Amino acid sequence: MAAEQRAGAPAYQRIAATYRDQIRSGELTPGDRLPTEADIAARFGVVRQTVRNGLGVLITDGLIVARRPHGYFVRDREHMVYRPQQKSRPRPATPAMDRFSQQIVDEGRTPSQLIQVSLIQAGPDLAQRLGLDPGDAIVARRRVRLINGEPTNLNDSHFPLDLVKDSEIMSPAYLPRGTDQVLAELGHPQHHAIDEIFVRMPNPEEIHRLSLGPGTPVAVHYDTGYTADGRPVQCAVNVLPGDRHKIVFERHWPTTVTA
Amino acid sequence: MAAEQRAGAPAYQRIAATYRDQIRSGELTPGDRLPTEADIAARFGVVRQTVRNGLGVLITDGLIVARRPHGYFVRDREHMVYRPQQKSRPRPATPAMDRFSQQIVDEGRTPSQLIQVSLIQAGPDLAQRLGLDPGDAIVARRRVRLINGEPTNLNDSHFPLDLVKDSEIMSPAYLPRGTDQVLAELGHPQHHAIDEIFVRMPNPEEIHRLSLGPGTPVAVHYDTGYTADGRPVQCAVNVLPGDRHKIVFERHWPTTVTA
DNA sequence: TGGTCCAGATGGACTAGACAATTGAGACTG
DNA sequence: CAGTCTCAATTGTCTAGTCCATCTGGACCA
Repeated sequence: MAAEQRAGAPAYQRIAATYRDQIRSGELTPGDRLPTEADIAARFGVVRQTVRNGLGVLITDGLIVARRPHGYFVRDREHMVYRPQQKSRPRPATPAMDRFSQQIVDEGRTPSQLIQVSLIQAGPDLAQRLGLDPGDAIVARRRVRLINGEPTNLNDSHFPLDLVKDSEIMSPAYLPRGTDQVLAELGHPQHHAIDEIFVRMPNPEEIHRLSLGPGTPVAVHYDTGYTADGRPVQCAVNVLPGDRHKIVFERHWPTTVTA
Repeated sequence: MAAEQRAGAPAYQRIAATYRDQIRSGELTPGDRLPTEADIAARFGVVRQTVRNGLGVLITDGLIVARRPHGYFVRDREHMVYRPQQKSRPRPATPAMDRFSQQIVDEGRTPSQLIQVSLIQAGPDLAQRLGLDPGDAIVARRRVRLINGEPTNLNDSHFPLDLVKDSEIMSPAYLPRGTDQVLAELGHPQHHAIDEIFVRMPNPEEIHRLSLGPGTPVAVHYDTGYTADGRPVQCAVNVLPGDRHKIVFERHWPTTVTA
């Protein structure tokens, strides 16, 4: 790992490799502080700017964070489990909370959310998934979900306007039984869904809404729900910061595989 | 988007915001060239280094690439579809290719792969998933899959040594019927699997094996297969560059959701 | 014609140094 | 004792400039 970096590699890459190795070997563990820029500069015989370039690599790789004026620290990461499959499980008779909230409480943490409902024009991505034309009016129900007060993921649900007009989906209140259920009550029960997951760096809006630091990629999960006759009735866009989630699902073999 | 950046933001952020907006608005499209560093420096009244900081943001965000000595170019991205679910579908009677290869050919492209089999000691992540102790010997069957000669994803399958010793899994040859099938023939048919997907920045080894550029996050898909009695028999680690894949699966509601 | 070589354009790495911004800890004050 | 102020340490931003690495295209030559 460090070997390929040693020879004629630029100084900033050698610096990055040095501390990357220390982190991966466990010599530096999450929460540990790295030497100051000045110390590293002296140790490698370079100027501060070169050190900053090297540490910048580790920052964009998500391995460390800079906390002015305290120094650089090895980043910690704990993954909360995200289960796209469980969305479709029927819940107990009197659900007081949606699936997400229930899971958080089970883990002994405090969930909350900020909801904002607005009427927007569909962009190309949503229009295509909802079977509309770009520019058509849709209802966006945007949520930031927080755990212990910290933003954890985004869940923006989108509905064709004519399906949910004047329904409680358009109120920015928490719907304990979930929008799937409300949609079913409105006569649009969902029958199947297509999940698409993209991996990319977040855009500035996502960075802002989720308070993301540099070096944090996101998984973007498009969950498009269809009625039995194949009509799309909702498209949820979930944005999951990579440092806070792992996505889990299970598969069962349809028939026994025999030789 | 640009608004919040304008006022007192640092120059390098204003530069980044300027070209980010041009890309998102379609004013600059994939393949287009940005002005040279010197041009941008003159336009914003800053020195070249400040321009480099600004463009560096866009590079780590995966929006542009630098091609010396040609300039900066807006990055292109096309996603190939990755379907973790289809792995479990039984294939036609005489499969000449595995699922991955079949899909590529269907799309009119040329698949190939580099296979390397080795005996390694399980790290903590694999040991836990395979129900072994860290350091236990396992067989690693590492593949780099290429499309039209370009590395596209990594598929490293791992097996407990005692299960596959002396079997054809240990030969670094292409197994058209897939390792699942071979494992079944060895008396270990898989019954279900757990999929875990992590999102993070790649490490140097992954960057090297996949020829990744900066600003490309990866999805890491752990696919752990179990026999009917719940014993793990294989753990595959798939590394998918975010700029080349989208992950797709479908869900069906178990029962009709009624109000 | 066809190959070789070289100059110029452009990004990559680095030095040297200045000043600003942030924030915890410790000193101070009422 | 509780609140407030100040300061030092540290990272953040930017300037000004040097030299290097890489590739294209045109000039030149066999």
